[in-house]
This record gives sequence, C-alpha cells and structure tokens, in this order.
Amino acid sequence: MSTPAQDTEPAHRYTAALANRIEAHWQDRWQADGTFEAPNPAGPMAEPGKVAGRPKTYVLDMFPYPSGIGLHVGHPLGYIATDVYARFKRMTGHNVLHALGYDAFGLPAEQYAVQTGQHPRITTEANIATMRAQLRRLGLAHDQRRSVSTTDPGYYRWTQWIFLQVYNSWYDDKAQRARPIAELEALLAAGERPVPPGVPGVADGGAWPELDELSRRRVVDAHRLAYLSHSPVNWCPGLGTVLANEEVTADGRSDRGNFPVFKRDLRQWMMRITSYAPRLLSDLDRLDWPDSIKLQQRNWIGRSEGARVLFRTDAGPLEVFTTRPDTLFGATFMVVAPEHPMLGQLASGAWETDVPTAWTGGAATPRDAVEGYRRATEMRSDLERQSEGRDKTGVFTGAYATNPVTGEVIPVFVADYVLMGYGTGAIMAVPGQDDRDWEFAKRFGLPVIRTVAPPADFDEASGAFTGDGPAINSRNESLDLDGRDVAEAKARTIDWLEARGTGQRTVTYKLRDWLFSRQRYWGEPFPVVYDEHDLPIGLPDAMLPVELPEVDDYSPRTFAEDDNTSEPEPPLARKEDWVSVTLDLGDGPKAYRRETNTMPQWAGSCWYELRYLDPTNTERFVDADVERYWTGPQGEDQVGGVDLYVGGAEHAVLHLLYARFWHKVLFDLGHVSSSEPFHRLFNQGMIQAYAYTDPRGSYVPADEVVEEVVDGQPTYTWQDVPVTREYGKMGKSLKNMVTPDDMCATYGADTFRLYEMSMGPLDVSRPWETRAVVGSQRFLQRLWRNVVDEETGLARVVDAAPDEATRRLLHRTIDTVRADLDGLRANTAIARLTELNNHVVKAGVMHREVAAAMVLMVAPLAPHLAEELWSRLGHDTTVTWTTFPVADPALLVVDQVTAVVQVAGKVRDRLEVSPSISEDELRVLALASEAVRRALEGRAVRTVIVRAPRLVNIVPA
RNA sequence: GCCCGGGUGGCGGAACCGGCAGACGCAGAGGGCUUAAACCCCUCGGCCGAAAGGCGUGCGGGUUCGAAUCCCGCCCCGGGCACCA
Repeated sequence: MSTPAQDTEPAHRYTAALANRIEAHWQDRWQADGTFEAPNPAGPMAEPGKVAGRPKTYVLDMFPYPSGIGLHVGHPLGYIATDVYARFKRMTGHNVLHALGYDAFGLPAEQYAVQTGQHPRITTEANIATMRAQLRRLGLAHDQRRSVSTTDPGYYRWTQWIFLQVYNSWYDDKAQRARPIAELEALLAAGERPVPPGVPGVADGGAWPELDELSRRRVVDAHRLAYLSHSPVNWCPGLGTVLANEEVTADGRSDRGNFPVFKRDLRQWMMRITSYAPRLLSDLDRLDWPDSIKLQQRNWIGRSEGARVLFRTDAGPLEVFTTRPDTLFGATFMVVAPEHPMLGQLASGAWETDVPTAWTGGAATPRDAVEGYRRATEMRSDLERQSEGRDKTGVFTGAYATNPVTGEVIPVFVADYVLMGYGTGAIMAVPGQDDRDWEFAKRFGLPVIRTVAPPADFDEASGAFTGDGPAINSRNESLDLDGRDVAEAKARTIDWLEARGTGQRTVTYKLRDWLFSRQRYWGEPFPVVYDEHDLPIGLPDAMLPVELPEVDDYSPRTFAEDDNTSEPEPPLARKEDWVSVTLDLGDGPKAYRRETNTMPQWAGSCWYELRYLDPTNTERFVDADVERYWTGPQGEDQVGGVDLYVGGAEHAVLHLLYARFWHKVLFDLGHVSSSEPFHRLFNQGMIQAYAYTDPRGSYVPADEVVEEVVDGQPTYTWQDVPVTREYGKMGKSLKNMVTPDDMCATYGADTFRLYEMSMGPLDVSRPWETRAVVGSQRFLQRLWRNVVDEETGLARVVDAAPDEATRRLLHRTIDTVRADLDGLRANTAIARLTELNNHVVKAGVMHREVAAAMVLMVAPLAPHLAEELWSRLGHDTTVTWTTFPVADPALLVVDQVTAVVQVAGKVRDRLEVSPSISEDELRVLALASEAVRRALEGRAVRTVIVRAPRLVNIVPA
C-alpha cells in the first residue's frame, strides 16, 4: 500500500498526476494565446476577418453568485455542459461567444461580510477570485475579457442608466409599447391625452394648462415605468427590508431566511411590469423554452377574462371584477378588501335595528367594526392570515348595494379573503357557484341562489357548484339566460351590461408591479435625488455612476422577526454627508437629498447578457452593431436573443421574468434589436447526494459510511454504528459535500468533466456517486494508452489504413456523436465513444486516421487530454478551432442487417440479410426457419407481417 | 386541492416515429497476466428454472400482428401554484 506508484507504473501512464500536469500546461497555453476570445464585428474586440463567413452562436450560463462557501460538484454541471456545447460549435465553424461574470451584489454577500467583519467589497472580490480559480481548473473555454461583475462601477453605471431609461418612459397602451417621457409631456400639453384622475397631490378634473409646475410633475411621475408608490408592500422585519412578491413564499415568509412578512403601507420604488403583462404572456409562444417554465410564467402572469361590473351604493358606484358574469343573478352579497379606498364612505352610517351580532363583530357602529377589522388585518402577518385556516372572517360595513340585474339590495362586507391587489379589490359574492363565497355565506347566514343547474347526482348540501351547466334562476325583463351554458350566458350578460353602461368586458392579470427598492447597503444606488418638495428627480447620464459610498456600518438594520411596528432603515441613510448633496441640475447649484434605498439583486442580472457582448464600452451599455450581430433577430421567427441559455429552474418567475421585462423596455426604446433576451432556454437538473444520520440524528461524514447488503437489504454503518440514509442536497452541514477541487486532485479535470457529462441526461436530477468516477478515468486512460506508448510517451499509432469494420464503426460513431453533442446529449455521445475505444483496445492497434478522429471527438468533453494527444500526434495547432470530424455517408450504408423473426410477437430467430431484401424474400426466409417451425408447433400461419429488412412477425391461427 | 415532470437490473442510465428491452458505466462473479497484490486483459451477468421454457419496463385494463413507447383508470416519487373572484 505504501509502495510509491512511480516504482511500478509506467512512466507515461495517464494518472491523476499526469492529467494535472497536462491540464495546467494547456490552461496556461490557452490563456497566453487567448484561444477562446470571440471576435466582435465592431469596437475594441473587432476582428472582422474572423467574424466573416462564420455563423455566430451565443452560449450563456446563468449569472453565478460568488458564494463564500465555495463550489460543490453540482455547481459546474451547467457550465461544463455549455462548455462542451460551445467547444463543439467552435469545431463546426461557429463564432462562439461564451463568457462568465459575477452577480455579486445582494443579501448573501452582505450577510457573509457581516459575519466575517469585512467590507462586502473585500469579501466579494475574494470570493470571485476563489471561484475564478476553481472554474479555471475545469478548463472552461470562456472569453475572460468579457467577465464582468455587477459590483464594478463600470458595470453598475449602466445598470443605473437602464433604470433611468425605465424611469424616463411611460407605457402607451394604444401603441402597446414604452415611449420616452418627453413624448407624454408633449401629448399632455397638446391636450391629446387627458390628465388622469387619482394622482396624489393633484386635484381631479384639472386640465394640463391649469396645473401648476408641481402638479404637472406629479402627473408625469404617475406615468413613469419606475415610480414611487405609497402602497401596501411586503415588509420583512427579520431581514430589515421590503421584498418583491416573487421573493415571498406561498405561506407568507421570505424566500431567503424564512422570516415572516407583513403588509405595510410604505413609500417604495416600483416598476410597472404589469404594463407588459400581455406581451410577457403572448411572447412566450415564440420562445424555445421548456414547457414547464413557460407554464410557470403563464400562471404567475395569470391572465383572466371577465367583466367589470358596477354596483350602486349610497357611497357611490362600487366596481367589481368577475370571471363569472353569468352568475350575476346569484350575487347575494358583496365583499371588499380591508384596504379598499371606499371602505370609509361605505361604513359611515349606523347599524340598522336587526343586524345580527355575527355581522357586527360586537362593534357599536359600522365605522368601529370596519376600523377594528382593518387594524386586526394589518397586525397579522401573511403567514398568520393563512395559518388561521381558511375559516372566513369579516364584518358587515352597514352599507348595501343594488344588484344591477335583479335590483335586489344586498349587504356589503369587508373580509380579508378579498385581496386589494387583484381586480378591483371588491367582489360580487355568488355562494351558489363559488366555494369561498359559499363558506362565507354559511358562516354569516347569507342566502344562496343557484344560477347554474348542477348534475342530478349533485349533493345540494355539499357546497358551491363550479362546473358547467344550463343557467337557472337567471331572468329579468330584458335579459334571459335560463338554459344557456356558461360561455353563452357570460357573453349575453356582458353585452347586456355594456349596453346599459354598468359593466364591460375586461382582462385582468395576477401579476403585480415589481417592488424595486431594498433597505440594503450592498446594491446599486438609485440615480435619483429629491428636491425641496420631496419629489424625485432622475439624475442626468453625465452624473453616472452614482458610486456606492464607503460607510462605517454597512450592516442592515434588522428587527425581531415579528416586530411589524418598526420602520425600514436603509443603511445609506446613516451617511448624512452623502445623502445631502449640492448639485447643478441645469438651474444652478441647489441642495438635494439622495435616494438611500438600493436596487434589488435582480437588477444586475436583468441585462448582463448584453454587457458580455461589449464589456468595456464607456459610451453605450452595448454597441448597436455588436448587439445586432450577437443577439439580433434572425431566422424565420425573428426573435433573436441568446442562442442557448442554461441554468436551473429555480429562476422560472424571478430573474427570467424581470430580465424579459427590462429587455422589452430597452427594445421599445430602440436600444436593443431583439424583443426577447433568451431565445432558447435549457434547465439542467440538480446533482443531489446521500446524507447519513446516526441514531441521535447527527450527520456523519458520508464518505466514511460503509454499505453492506444483509439479507438482500442494503445497510449503512459509520464506525460500526448503524446510520440512516437520506437523499437531497449536497452541503457542508450535511457532511456530504464533494468539491470539484477534490475531483480534479484525485482524477483530473477531464475525468471530472467526462463523469458529469456521462451521468445521464442534462435536464434530469441524479445522485452523485464518487466511486463511479473511476469509470470515466478508465475511459480516458484507455484512450491515452491506445494513442501513446506508456513506456516512451510517444505516439504509437500506425499509418496504415484501418480495416473496413473499424472504419465503418468510426463513421457510425462520428455520425451519432455529432448529433448527440449538437442535441446536448453528451451522455450518449460518451457511450458511443467508449464503444469505439473498446473496439480499438480489442483490435490491439490504433490507426492514425481513427486516432485523429477520436481525439477531435473527445476534445469538447476532455479538452486538455485532447490537446495533449493532438500535439503528440504531431500537430502544432489547437484542437479548439480544428474541424470536427464529418461522417462519410458511404460508410454509413450497411451491407447486412439483422432481421428479427417473431412468432406471435416473440423473437424466435434472427437472420442476417441484405438491407435491400424484398418483403417476399424475407417472408420466405423467415418461414423456412427451423426455430419458427418449432415455435409454431404445427399450427397454421394466419398472417405474416413483414417490415423489410428489420422484422417479420408470424401470427399463428 | 389544482397544474407540470417522472417511475426500466443491486445502482446511474440506454432504447430517435409503436418493431431485438437493459447500450455505456459503477458495483459484483469467474478466469488470464503476476512470486503475490494492484493495474491491465478476457468472460459472465433482468428474474424464476437443472434445462426446455416461462415471467419481466410502478399497478389494473384497453388498442394493435406487435406496447417501456399510444389510450383509460389507479398508486407512488419530485417540482410548481394555492382565498387571484
């Protein structure tokens, strides 16, 4: 065991030590030669000669976050897959752009920095350096010149610039696109657009010429795609920041940290992503994305067709949204959300005499009841609201409304099962046809009118009937729905409402505007200041970047996780000498206060794929020609965008939705030529791992666990103690972490790459198994030994032409490997290459022609080894730009195939036949088979199915 | 509850449009080389059975000359959404 390997091993065996030497050598060489630098058509990276005549391919990995913990073997899976694909594309004549940068702002960097006591910039830079080194060791063919970091002022300057583009635009619903804000001002001034009602601080009904300067600014601000909103937002005291809807889990906790989240009225920055809901939805059809991701985005955007209907009340018209206008005759009460703006007016009267106490909640007046309910709702976290079960709560407002089709007077309630953020924040309740309304009606003793006839076997006591059926009880003097199905009844009702001006057909989306500010230090500062009126002003481009200032205390102000009375405190607000600033914004030096919130982590990743294209440009975020070349519209569908985007499915509705939104704004404003950022998306699966716990529930080192089969059952022990196996994530605390560094040291980077690619299809999750890695190493060792003499280190290939069988196998392999690599199926490509390699081992001779082709085919997978073998075969050029082998069609034609002979669908014989054999010939041969005669056992033949030349199926009587 | 995926040897997986189930690899068994071991090379290997043969792609049905593959109904696992009117 202690015998040094060198004593017994041949001097030139492909061991981990040799692999590591080869790998270091070629990595240095690639770096010195700039082998993977992709030429641009224009700008500082322009090399028009290299661009011409080559199709382009843009291969992108999801922007990694440089974690302080380091990588485990699961992290590089996607990077290796894109590297294999990118290398293959280079070898088939493409100009390939493949780069990797760092998404380095955000909560984890800040938390890690707080733990280590170092400034986030220092920790972040150290983490990036560590990750670069880890990834460099894998031989990833990235264009290093294009590696950007979101935390670099040269990068976030443009993130701020894009923010200002969004800020300085509005959405023209008629044109269905964003336009510069100056065009809105012109339209307002010309009277071509009315001043909308409801702008805070502006009296309704005023025309533009009558408005003062401040009111005009407020009106314009109310149209911006990035705007300040004073509205209920997700406030997370445990994190000390507000969060976007996408960052809050279904049970009302923060996605990160798992702290409770409260709805609080706060002034925060929002982005008007809702304007883009129709296009974000419909453009999904043009994308080559996994159906599951498209579906998740569709569900998140949540389009619903229905109608808005006005109900008359003493406090004025109360508007509801419903997807079931056909059930209007069954609306026996109404419910408004606790945050509804009309609530105060609705609850202004006194109780009538016979109102049940269940309705009043015991309050003396409707105002008390509603106010108490509203406050109780506010004090509860979303989590509490949900965990209190689905038991409906609410109080009567004391107000009544008139059902527009029946003329009936119905009570109006307030209840938290109606959400202010969706529809109009008010509903008509139809207990007969809606489960939630049914529950509420049962609890408060409200009447139920069925307007859709349920099937005969329907249990009337069981609740609402939400299915389709003929309408009943739905008739007045001018509208008769009875007998109509749901679709027909909906249409007729809407027509009736529209004719009377009490309702209209409409489409509603679940998507909410994007809460864009965070109370964090480690993020992009907003390029915004406030004037003496506390109105925001976007800074001019010339003042960018607004650099993140150095501060003494960058830690977030967090609170007890259930402390919902506290106020968010942005760390930057503590730096008073930075916050107060004197600027000349065109009207002389004046005092301003800076915005102290920072942007969410998603900001930097919303456009990084564009910066890779032109990372050093100081004039524009990306040069127009460069952008058009790499991501411009092309092909029949004219979509454009990144050709292949690989990453995990966890970003389905976060990054992927935000990035699409920003990209569309940039497209509308003419800054990019494609309407979508990512044309093709591929989700790689996760590499998971087994973890083991001892009887006390503590994790034990997974690599020290012994597996034995006892009585046919696998058992696991650690230091003779039985342990329990579980399957899940890989992590330090689970004591099952395996790192790429471990694998490179033990086997070499090429073996590691090959193993990750051979484990299975890229999109499937699977368990990591270190002991299986040796299989990939054996393959590379055999390939090495087939080409190189282990004693001398010299190539041992023969120049003679290979035999016919070998050559045919080679070309069949070339044909399938090409197709497999192009289709991201490296696992099956490797299987075919292994077969060919094993064939050469068995033949005992490696012909130069075969060796060259094999080395080139292996090059995308195991690039260092391929470079070394290519060099030892006498070449002085890199394999990177050498043409991938092409199969000779003549050698793919087989001269003999195996025909299967079945009797009653069971294989009974095999015949070697010509591929051009006729059906009749094959039938005769099959029927003559001795095995067939035996299997027939004297029975007569009823039918013979012949599929020449592969198969015959004989069906006995 | 609703919506997506997915269930194939001891394990990871292959099988492209309905036509040889289990490619390739790991682990295993046997053999060769070796003083010996490792490496390497060869052979075996779904299950039952001595064999002939039978049974086999989560379970139960169906379509078909023929089903891992298509259809219907279940079960289990993974993921997403969830008071969205």
